[in-house]
Amino acid sequence: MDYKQTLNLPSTAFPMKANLIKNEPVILESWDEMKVYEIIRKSSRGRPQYMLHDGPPYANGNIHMGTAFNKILKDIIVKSRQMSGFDAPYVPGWDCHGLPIEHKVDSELGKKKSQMTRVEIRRYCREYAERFIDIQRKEFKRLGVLGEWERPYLTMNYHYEASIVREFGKFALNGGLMRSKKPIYWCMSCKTALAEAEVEYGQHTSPSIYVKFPLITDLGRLDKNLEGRAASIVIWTTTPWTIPANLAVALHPDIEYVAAETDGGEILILAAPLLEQCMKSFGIENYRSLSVFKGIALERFEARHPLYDRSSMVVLAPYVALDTGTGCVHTAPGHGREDYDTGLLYGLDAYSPVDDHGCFTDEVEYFKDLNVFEANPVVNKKLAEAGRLLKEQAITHEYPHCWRCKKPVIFRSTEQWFISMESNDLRGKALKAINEVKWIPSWGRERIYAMIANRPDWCISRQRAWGVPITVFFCKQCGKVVISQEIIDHVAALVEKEGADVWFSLPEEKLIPQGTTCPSCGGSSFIKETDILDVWFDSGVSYAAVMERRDYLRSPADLYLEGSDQHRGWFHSSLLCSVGTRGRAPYDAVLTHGFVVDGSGKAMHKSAGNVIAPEDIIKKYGAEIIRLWVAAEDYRDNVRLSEEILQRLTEAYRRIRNTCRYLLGNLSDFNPAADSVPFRDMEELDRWALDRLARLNERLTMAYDDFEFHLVYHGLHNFCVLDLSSFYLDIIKDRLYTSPKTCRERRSAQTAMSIILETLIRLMAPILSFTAEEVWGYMGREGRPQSVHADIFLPLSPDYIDNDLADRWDTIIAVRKEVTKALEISRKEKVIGHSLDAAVTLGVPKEFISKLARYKDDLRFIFIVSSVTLTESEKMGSGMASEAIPGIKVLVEPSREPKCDRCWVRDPSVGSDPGHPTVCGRCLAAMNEI
RNA sequence: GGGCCUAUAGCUCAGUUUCGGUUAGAGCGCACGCCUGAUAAGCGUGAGGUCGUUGGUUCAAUUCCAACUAGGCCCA
Repeated sequence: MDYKQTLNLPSTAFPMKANLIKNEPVILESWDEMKVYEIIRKSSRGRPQYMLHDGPPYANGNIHMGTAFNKILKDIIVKSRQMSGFDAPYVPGWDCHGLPIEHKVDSELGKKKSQMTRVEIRRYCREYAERFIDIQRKEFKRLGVLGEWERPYLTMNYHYEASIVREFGKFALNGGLMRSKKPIYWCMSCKTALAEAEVEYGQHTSPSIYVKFPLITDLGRLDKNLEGRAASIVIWTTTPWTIPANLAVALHPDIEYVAAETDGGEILILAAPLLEQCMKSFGIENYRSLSVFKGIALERFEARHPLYDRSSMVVLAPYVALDTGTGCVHTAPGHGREDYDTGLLYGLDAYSPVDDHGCFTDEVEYFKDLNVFEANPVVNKKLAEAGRLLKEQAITHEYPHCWRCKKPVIFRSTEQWFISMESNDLRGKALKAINEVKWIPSWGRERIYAMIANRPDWCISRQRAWGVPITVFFCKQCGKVVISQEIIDHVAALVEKEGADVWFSLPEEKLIPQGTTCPSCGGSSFIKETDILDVWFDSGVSYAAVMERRDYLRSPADLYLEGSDQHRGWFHSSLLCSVGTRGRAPYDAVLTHGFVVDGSGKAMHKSAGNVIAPEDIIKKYGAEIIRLWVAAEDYRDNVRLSEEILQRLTEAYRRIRNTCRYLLGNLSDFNPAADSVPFRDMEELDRWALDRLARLNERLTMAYDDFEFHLVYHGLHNFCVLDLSSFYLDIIKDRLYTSPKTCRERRSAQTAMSIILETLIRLMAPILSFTAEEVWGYMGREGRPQSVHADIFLPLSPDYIDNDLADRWDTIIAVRKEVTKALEISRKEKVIGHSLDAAVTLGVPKEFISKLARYKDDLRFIFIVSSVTLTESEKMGSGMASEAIPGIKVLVEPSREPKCDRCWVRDPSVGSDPGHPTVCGRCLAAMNEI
């Protein structure tokens, strides 16, 4: 007889092979059909809210592993908070304005752009952004991220743009807004400002010069011997045309400078380490070093401008280096980025007497109307005439060029709008606000704190087309800035209706409320500002445009979550916007994650050829594996990604999946409502399983609370492998398969398995969202929400946790480990094959016996052997002495009993019924009950 | 060059952080074996670590301190 037919073997249609690549789209479709996000919203209405505010990715290009990681991390948080009992809406967003898009559109339009109006260009940019929002939305949804995808927030939405205008208006009206000069890249051929990204570096030949700046301040202050002596600081520059704008000479505070006397009695000052090579290059053979001093000693000394009757201040700057020049750096704050920064520190003007065409303005003596590059030789000639030129030498070096016309560009200051860090004490308030925020990990605080503490005023002006205009007017008559609440309200209302394009399409008289007059001169015609806002301002006010404006959201948010680069980016701009207008941070907590790097910890770069695209992983492994990866990695550090890591994760995934499948298979004939065994009537081993489960549940929900998802992953995996597969499930197989279907012992195991599956599936849902949903579909419909994601983590009875029971089983498990070791030795010696071939004699110390005696009859099941004889180890002659537990001895012998054909246990009762000569007594009884 | 951070087995992570203290843990992978009633599954045993390097503090450091190296982000 084939007794296999009489067993209760697992049975389920749930496939062992996930086939994620095919199945995920099916599940995604079902989510779309059932409108799962809406179900979740409805199911949690009225619960306490949890607000994760999405930082908007830039609507450009396809998503990469970094964006995927970020979005999945957010999704895990939203889903787990949701399942922890919160109402956690998720509104994804996109950052739509800005240079990168305009840049791409520029390339696509080519020459056409120059004949197009700003409004036309903006229309192209908008279409471009829309295109990529659609692409990215599909990609994000494919990852299993649930959210309000049909109504995301876009920084180019009209009402969002209107919010930007209003928030900008707050700064304009509260005194936070300032106008001052700052150097920018300028292409005089295209007559346009260029962003850093639009500048290409290439070779360029410049007439470099060494120039003397006579000191006004007496050197006697440093060295008595030099009192009354005439001396000059020697500078070196590759841009002679910036000499007219010179306001300072920068020295390094720690470098040693030397005052050297030449035969002519002239004293030259330059960096000591460069003295010899410089003198040689000047053709000065005889010189004497008179005095040496650190740069810091000369701070704020006055020198005379080499051409004009004005002074040039000696300043200190950390970037002064000794690789070229003299160690004394010509500083024109209007014509260089570093010069400007240094100028700010010393209160120097960003003097830049050069017009849009790159020609000197009228105020520049000797050179007015000259183009700056043409002016170079003229300046040099003039310097020579003035006796200030030490040497001239053409050099070829890297120089910035315009990406469009390829001509060399210049640095030139123009009037820009700034948000002041000092007025209204924005800096101080922001620093205070930082301390009110929880930074995860905690070092995030140091990082942003230092940045805010040291940053200059925020330049919010961009000379660009694709963005939100700086909605300020100038009086045509007196040139003063005109701005008021009425004007802001008026413009914001227009933008709300027609988009920010109105600023560019409508003339001033339509943009400004009728009857507006200039408060200074009473004039009534105005000119609009044409600069647009830095895009960081756009996304920086998202708390106002989104969280405050949608009635189901609120600000401040509970959490902002982005990569660690956003300390300088979105965390930063959001903080300044919110503190400047609300007096507090827009978030209660900020979580940052590291960057995706390759298997060896190196950054992913196209040029390095180590980039892995989400799409490729989805095609090869499925999005679920990406999700598992996101959970498994500790995001506080960089997150590594490699084929090996994906392989490992796939193995782990299979293990978890198969455990679910096995549980499902063994529950096929189990109806929890009708068949469950009351907890107190359950087998002790089953209660042990629930004890382990309850501890796991507690640990993992806590890990979710603390955003420690890698602990969830490891916890789940270890539970499936160790507690379930290799121990609990292995042991209860016998009971499940051979007992009568409905007997208490079997139902007891099924009760435990049912609770385990219900718990596991919820615990895994935020991470393994597809698989949890798939299993969910196999678990009977009644009393369940349509989707696992609309459910909550299973609260388990506190009764499940039983410390005494856990202790007892710790002992059993330790002993079992020794028994399996002994079994393995016997297997190696070919004494046994299957463990059921074995008859085990277990020797334990006398005091141990009492601990195990109550399990005497269970041990053979626990060890999965045919028989166990418990005795005192002192009485045993042979057997393996345990190393781990002193006093334990295990003797493995082949069982001499016949093997039951049904349960495979070797037992003396086999053959007691002539009708079933190959079956044991236990199985006979079971079969009779069926 | 500056700021912040990271560095435990081939891979992913525990632990040591508020007491520094005997042979540093887990899973995966690998090797070998068992099973064939979870079967493109399951079980067992085993081999893998100078806890990045070098100094210092200490009776004692993977754990505290410093420097260095490698890597990351942000600045310059």
